[in-house]
Amino acid sequence: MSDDSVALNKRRAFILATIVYEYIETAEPVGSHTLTQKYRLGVSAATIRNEMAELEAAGYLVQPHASAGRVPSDTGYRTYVDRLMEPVVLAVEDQRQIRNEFLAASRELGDLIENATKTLGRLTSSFAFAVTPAQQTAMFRHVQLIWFSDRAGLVIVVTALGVAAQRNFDVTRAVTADELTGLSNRFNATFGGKRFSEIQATAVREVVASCGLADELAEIVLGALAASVGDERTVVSSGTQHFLAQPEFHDLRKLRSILNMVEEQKALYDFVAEAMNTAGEAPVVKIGHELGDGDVSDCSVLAVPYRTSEDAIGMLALLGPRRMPYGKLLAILAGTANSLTDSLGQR
Amino acid sequence: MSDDSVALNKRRAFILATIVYEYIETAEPVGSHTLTQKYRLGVSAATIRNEMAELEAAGYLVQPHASAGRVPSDTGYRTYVDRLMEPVVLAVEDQRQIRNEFLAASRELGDLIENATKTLGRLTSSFAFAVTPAQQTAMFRHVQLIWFSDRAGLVIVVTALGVAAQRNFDVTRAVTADELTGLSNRFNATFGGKRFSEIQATAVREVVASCGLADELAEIVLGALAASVGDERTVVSSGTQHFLAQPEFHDLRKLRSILNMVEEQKALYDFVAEAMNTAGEAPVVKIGHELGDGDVSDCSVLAVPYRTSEDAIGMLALLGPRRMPYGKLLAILAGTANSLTDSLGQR
DNA sequence: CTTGGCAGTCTTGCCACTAGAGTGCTAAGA
DNA sequence: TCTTAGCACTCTAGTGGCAAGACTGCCAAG
Repeated sequence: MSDDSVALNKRRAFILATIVYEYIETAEPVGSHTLTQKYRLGVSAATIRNEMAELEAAGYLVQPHASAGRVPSDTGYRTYVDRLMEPVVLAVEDQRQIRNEFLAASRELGDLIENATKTLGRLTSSFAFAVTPAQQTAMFRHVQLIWFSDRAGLVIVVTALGVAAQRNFDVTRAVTADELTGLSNRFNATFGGKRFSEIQATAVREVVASCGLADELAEIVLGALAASVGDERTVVSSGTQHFLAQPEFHDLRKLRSILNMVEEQKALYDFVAEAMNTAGEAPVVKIGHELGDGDVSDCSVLAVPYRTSEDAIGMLALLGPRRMPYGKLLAILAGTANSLTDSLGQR
Repeated sequence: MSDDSVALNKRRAFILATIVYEYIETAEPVGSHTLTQKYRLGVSAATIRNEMAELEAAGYLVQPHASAGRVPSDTGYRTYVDRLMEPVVLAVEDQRQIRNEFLAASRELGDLIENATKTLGRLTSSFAFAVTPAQQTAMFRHVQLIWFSDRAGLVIVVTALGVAAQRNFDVTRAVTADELTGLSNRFNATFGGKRFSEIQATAVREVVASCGLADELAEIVLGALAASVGDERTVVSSGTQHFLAQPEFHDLRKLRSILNMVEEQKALYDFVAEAMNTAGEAPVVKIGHELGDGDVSDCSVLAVPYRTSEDAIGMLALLGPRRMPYGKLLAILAGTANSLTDSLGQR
């Protein structure tokens, strides 16, 4: 760590990159001998050994046990991703294939996101997930109170993204269908096109009062509005079975812990939450312990943002073993997110 | 199979039941010796051996290999479930615990079903899933056309179960917000409270025409109505990680095939689809090869129907290893489905 | 019909052993 | 000063043999 930039001279960097590359391919610790055999390094195995010892001392590599080859550490992967890896450019053919996946699909937000997640999982043979965009920045479009009976109904709040909230309600004072329709129309005339943040609770109560209706209806509508802007992001995921193909998850205890995390969804959301708020267009890469301690530290997460036509931001992401083909996956991920953004923009 | 009822005399039935019971508990093939030691059978191990040989010949038991104990066959489990097992009655305490799970929850259909599935998964330590009720039998409640721009909008169809369909639309002839609102009101006045089957396409077109609007709007509404009654059942599931705890799924190939099936959802739906249509209140039990060939034949499915306030039927189900505690799981499953039906009725 | 005894079979765990992969160190050469 | 060949050493993974244990099936006696 001390003389970092000095320690990582050109040759060491190349050796490190080759080790990471080879380990990603084979999942086996990489030894000096195999390295000289499979790659043109121009030096002997003994030299590689010396360099490997240096790289290990500097924290880029670790040795699972004394007579084994080397494996990249978190730092090793991080250096590889940030500085050594050459970016993969998606072939035109692959690009087109991704776009085709979006053609036949429905135009609904939820369907598009689910479709993107499935496509991504399939193309990468990895576990893929998406965090849906928050409604916060969206424009209020429409509220509709629907009459079911004298004392019960349904309230729906719509944003440009679609139905943002629906909830059944009861009232203590009887209402008619016409009263609810009238109230809905008044709301929409008053608040249509405003941002949620611009809708005052007092204004909502006034509208209800001016229609001669009980205040409880105002509370119902306010509740539904609050639910719409509430952080109602959901997580969509696909491809759990891909974990099983990875040797690092053949340990059942680990696998269980990962599956549990995936099912809870909260952890997945947390991985990308920070990135979503500070997000530029840059992909997010979290490697090993950067995700937390415990069994997740064998994993990495790649994530890129996508945008709706109203600039609401969601994240499309991959979760896999730390030993993942970062370049290729980042390319496919970015390609899919672009196509998703395009599809969402065209709606 | 020939002298079935003769072959399964009282003692043999008891021995079979005990073997099934013991195997469900231990997951180890049951031998004559362990059987006499752990249970009061009143006869010696040698006698048990003779009876076991008969039971195997009659197809109730199988032997994994020559020097191993016996394991129940599909027929063995089937006989156990249908004729030998004593039904488990849920303790009042457990009943109350299940009910409590539903108290704090939201009253929305989707939330209730998801909550029931999670609760069921947790209580049984098994994989649980639910098939949502179809809208077909539901009453049409409301249709709303929402104006986004001159040429674009959103149409929403509502049934008593909530929002049944929403889709964005474009129109070639410009419309105003008022026109869409007016049309919505006309639709609701005309069709409100009818069943979907009673709504004629020609009537929809007439309403649109009588408002002086383009026929394309009629097609849009008809499309949304069709989507609402379409067999839009979905499958909600919970507890994938419980598979990993079962020794029968420690084989990764098998596990993968099961996880894959679970993610596809279609297979889960198929397991209970038939039962859903012919359904009485009776629980459905499918054992091993009754589910199909391949890796599912190591599994069993338990399913019971639940009902909404409008008598739409969904299924609540468990999928686990064939070696599952049928009595206990059936009791918890039935209890949860009852609570779910109650909660849905009270909405 | 039941039962104890016995021979036979198959699995499982253990141990020792070997082959192989890989390392670090040293000393010689460039 | 850097590189390299050689060597001794370490650790793992795989193999074969062996003994223990768990069952069964069969037989003959009760």
